[in-house]
Amino acid sequence: MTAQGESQTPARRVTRQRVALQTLLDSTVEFRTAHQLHDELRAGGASVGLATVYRTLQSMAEDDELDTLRTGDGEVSYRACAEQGHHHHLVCTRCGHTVEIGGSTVESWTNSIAAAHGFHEPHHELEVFGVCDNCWNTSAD
Amino acid sequence: MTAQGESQTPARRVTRQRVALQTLLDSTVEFRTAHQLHDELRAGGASVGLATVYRTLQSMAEDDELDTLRTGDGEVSYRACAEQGHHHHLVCTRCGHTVEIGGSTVESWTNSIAAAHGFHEPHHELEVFGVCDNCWNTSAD
DNA sequence: CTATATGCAAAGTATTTGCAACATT
DNA sequence: AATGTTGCAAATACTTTGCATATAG
Repeated sequence: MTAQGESQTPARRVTRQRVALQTLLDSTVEFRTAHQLHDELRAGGASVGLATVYRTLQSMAEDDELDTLRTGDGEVSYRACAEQGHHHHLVCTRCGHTVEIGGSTVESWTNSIAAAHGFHEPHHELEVFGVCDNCWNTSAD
Repeated sequence: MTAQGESQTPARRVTRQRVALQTLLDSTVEFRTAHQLHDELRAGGASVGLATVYRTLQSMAEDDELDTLRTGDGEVSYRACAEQGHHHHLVCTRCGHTVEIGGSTVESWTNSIAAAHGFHEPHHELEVFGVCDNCWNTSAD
């Protein structure tokens, strides 16, 4: 066996499309849907099949290499993880600008709420939305 | 003009299907997807078109007569509102049992976080998941 | 060479919409 | 009678899957 240690991942072939997607994600700050990423890849010349984009994003997300976020429309958005561990997002509903936030406040609050109701293994999903200052000034409400 | 006051709602006809749906919702404690409700209506003899179920649920939700919740699968679930105002849910991932929770803690926390980052008109989505005590005891992890 | 990855198109879900028939008001 | 409502089917939108082909290892 190779000197790889305990990684049991069967195989992870470094294909052109995987590299292209990884590179794109690394250079992207905001969340992007599979479709958006697919379009951007195409625009960048490195066309990748839509199905491949979906499959790759999924596997990356499973390996915690990506953050996922479900939009209000029910679409899933992905972004390269910038922060380790559990955290949430503050998303601008106009431009999509995102700030990662992580607060022990909510963590402990949800944990105690769950405990108070006899719930075990609590976890939660939280996203905060709003209009960032820039967009706010651009077009006053 | 009628003596209706300021309600600008054009008209809200009391149809058989609306009543059926309302009744079903009133007697349902947990969240249900449009499909589930549609099936239950059919099972109960009061068949209602799926499109109508969707349309009616949507309008009820818009009028804050229903709570909505997006499942991990991207499906939308509805439930008759038991509590007024903004609140969240504690959902059992095994049986679906739900507890409504409302915490000023999170509200103020998200508001200050948003403000700290220059975000305006903040709002948020939060759901807490876990295994309720009953399910927990039924099949120890 | 062999197993995994890709691409395309077809299949699946969940939800919306067009439109003629219909029922509440 | 007039307008909101319903049902059905077709249309959308997002995502998944089957399968033959290409390719990393």
